[in-house]
Amino acid sequence: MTGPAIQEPSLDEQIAAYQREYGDLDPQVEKVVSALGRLNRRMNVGYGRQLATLGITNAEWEVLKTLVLAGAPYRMGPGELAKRLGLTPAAMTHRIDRMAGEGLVTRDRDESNRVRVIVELTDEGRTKWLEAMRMASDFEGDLLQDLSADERGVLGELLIRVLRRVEDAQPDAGGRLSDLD
Amino acid sequence: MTGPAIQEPSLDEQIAAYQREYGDLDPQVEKVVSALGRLNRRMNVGYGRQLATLGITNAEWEVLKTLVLAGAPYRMGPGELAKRLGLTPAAMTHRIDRMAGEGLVTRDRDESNRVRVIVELTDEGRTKWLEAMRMASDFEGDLLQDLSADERGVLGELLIRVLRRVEDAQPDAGGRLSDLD
DNA sequence: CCTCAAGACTTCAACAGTAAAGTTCGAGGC
DNA sequence: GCCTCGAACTTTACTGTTGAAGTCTTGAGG
Repeated sequence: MTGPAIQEPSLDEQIAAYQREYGDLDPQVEKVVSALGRLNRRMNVGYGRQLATLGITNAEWEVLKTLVLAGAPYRMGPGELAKRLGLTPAAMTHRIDRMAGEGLVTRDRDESNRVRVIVELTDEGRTKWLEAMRMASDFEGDLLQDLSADERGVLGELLIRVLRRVEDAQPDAGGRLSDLD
Repeated sequence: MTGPAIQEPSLDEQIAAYQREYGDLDPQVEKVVSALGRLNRRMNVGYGRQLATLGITNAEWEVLKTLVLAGAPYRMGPGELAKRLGLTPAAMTHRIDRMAGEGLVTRDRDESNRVRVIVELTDEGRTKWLEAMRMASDFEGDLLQDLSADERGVLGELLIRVLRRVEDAQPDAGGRLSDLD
């Protein structure tokens, strides 16, 4: 699970190199974009490590989160889950297989409409979610430790403004997670 | 390449749902973290779409960028490339196979030390990189359109401060990209 | 009823990635 | 000068995902 170290130049070196190779670059924009990318990567590494101590993967956590967000009784069809996570239904089938095998969810046909399937969080799944949530909160709080409350607020607002712009341009967010690496 | 639409609740709805299910949540922290995650996802979707018009994938673009950043004559061994991209050498072998087949890079044994392999950007590869770079710059500039120069600066600085904190905690960034979805 | 189109998964084949074993070459001991 | 060790890939087996084809159920017409 844990892998080889990633070695990359410092952010400043990287931006300097881009300017050397591509004169038109706006360093201010590049700074924001590169920092965003790296930060996200590091965060995901952090989540992955913590989740591993609970014996679950990032992928499984995504499913747990989605089911919990739906609210009690924490049920959803595979198709709906796939849409929210940006996966194909085929991938969802396999992921649910695994998670059902691990006891995190159950998978049953809907008796009132036997075409549908209902995935439901088990107590164990909910417990895992809660443990993961606590870890994630601690990690996230720690992440923003160096920022004052005001700065956190500003950061959040700026990010949301940028986010709104992309979401308007990409109303559907077509494409899957795998396009994202 | 383009896939199913991703459907997720609005950020505010999502945060409200988390607070309902997990009382201890700090909404300010969650706002920053969720916005970061979503923004990164949307950006990668955006890159993926633009790159697709050039006939290259996000994965291939990463390799092109890394070779260009190395500077002329744009050469690097597969092992070094793997380290910078956070992939296993095995994955790099395969990726280079494809890219060599498409004419984006060449792969040759180093005649002075025949254990080593040299991957070198072709002219076509460099051209693709340049085209991709132009598209990326446009996209990134557009992304930050709604922010003033001052705001962009603030955003960059705040992100870098957070990034520094994670990088100190994770000096090596152990783990690979695939932990990241 | 009967059929049959549409919807909701599931199955299948191919592909990209990881981990671990295998290969090849270069450098030191003896 | 051989032998072994280590470094740098490559190969192999397996996992997870995609896209396309297949299965099963429901519901609307005839």
